[in-house]
Amino acid sequence: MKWDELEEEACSVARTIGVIGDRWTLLILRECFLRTRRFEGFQSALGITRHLLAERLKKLVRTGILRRVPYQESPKRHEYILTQKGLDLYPIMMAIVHWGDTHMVDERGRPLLHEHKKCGKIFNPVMVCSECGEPLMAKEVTTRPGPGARPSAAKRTIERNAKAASRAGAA
Amino acid sequence: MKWDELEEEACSVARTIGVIGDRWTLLILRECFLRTRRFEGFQSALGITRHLLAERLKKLVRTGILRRVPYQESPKRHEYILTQKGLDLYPIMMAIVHWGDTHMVDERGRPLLHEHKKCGKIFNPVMVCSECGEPLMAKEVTTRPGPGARPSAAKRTIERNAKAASRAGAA
DNA sequence: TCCTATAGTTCTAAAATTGAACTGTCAATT
DNA sequence: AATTGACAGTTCAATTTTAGAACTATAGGA
Repeated sequence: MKWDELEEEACSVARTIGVIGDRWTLLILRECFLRTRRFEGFQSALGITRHLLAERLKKLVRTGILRRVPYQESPKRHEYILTQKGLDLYPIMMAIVHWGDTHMVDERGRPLLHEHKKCGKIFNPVMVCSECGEPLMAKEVTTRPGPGARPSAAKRTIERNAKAASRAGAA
Repeated sequence: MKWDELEEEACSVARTIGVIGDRWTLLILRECFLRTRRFEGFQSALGITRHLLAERLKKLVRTGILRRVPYQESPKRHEYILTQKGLDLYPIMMAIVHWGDTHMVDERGRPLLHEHKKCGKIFNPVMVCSECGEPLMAKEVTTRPGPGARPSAAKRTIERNAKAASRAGAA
């Protein structure tokens, strides 16, 4: 599988990773959620090379995650703003933050706290089932092919593992 | 910022990305959640080079996300199983899947559906506030330094942006 | 004895990333 | 009028990573 093919895979993980699945892109997006909007801002916050930053920003604009908005004429300058599609990445960011808070903190504790304006409290993000509201656990979820399923890496995987399981069960 | 430094940043996003933030690692983890456990399974499902696969699996074991468990003697063979730390990545995976389902599907629809065993329904994952249970939106959250805060990329970012905002407000 | 399955390791070529310097526009300063 | 500084990039050589393919090793079975 090559990287250009990723976005065509019949797998939402693969497609998403094709767009945001590299380290600099994720860090750039972190900065976006921390309200950074300008080239120099990203560059100095991250220490990313200008070359790569320019490239990544272009890709994020091309994929509709950021919008390039002029903020002054002469010289023309632009800011990079999250679109709705970009804002929708928030749960991914928060899930990443929360895992880091849980498993990667040192003795000093978590570096950043999050306050929910609505309820005024410091919170953790919790992922729940849209239907019953219960917190989701990997073991309580099964997958099945959806309408867009077709022989893909993911589907082949499921079939192979099902087969292996039934062999193991029969033996 | 170099990659080895990422895990020392005072930012849970950076630390997490230091461990799981590359494309192959994320795809390997997808496979783990689809019940793949063996070297050949990962390799044939992903088309990753054996070289890189070996390296990534080693890193995932080293960071405590996978456990290398023997499943037969002579020749000694091992399976790679998610630890609890690894299972805790589930919300990240589901958030990624859900974003892909929302923004990257083609006309065929989503490739994979998820059923919650507890309630028996096909669901979407929703990220909510641990305190009030309301769905989280980026605009309804503010950040503040936690006990582990120190001058880091993320903190510098917040300060710089706050300053920029107050300048803009004053002008 | 040869073939297959499994889990890697080794090697070279190709691609991506780094680091540093350079370009261009305009405003403000000297 | 020339110089400096801020901003947003672009260019290029050197280094690092990744891809692709072949090779190693152990053991069971034909």
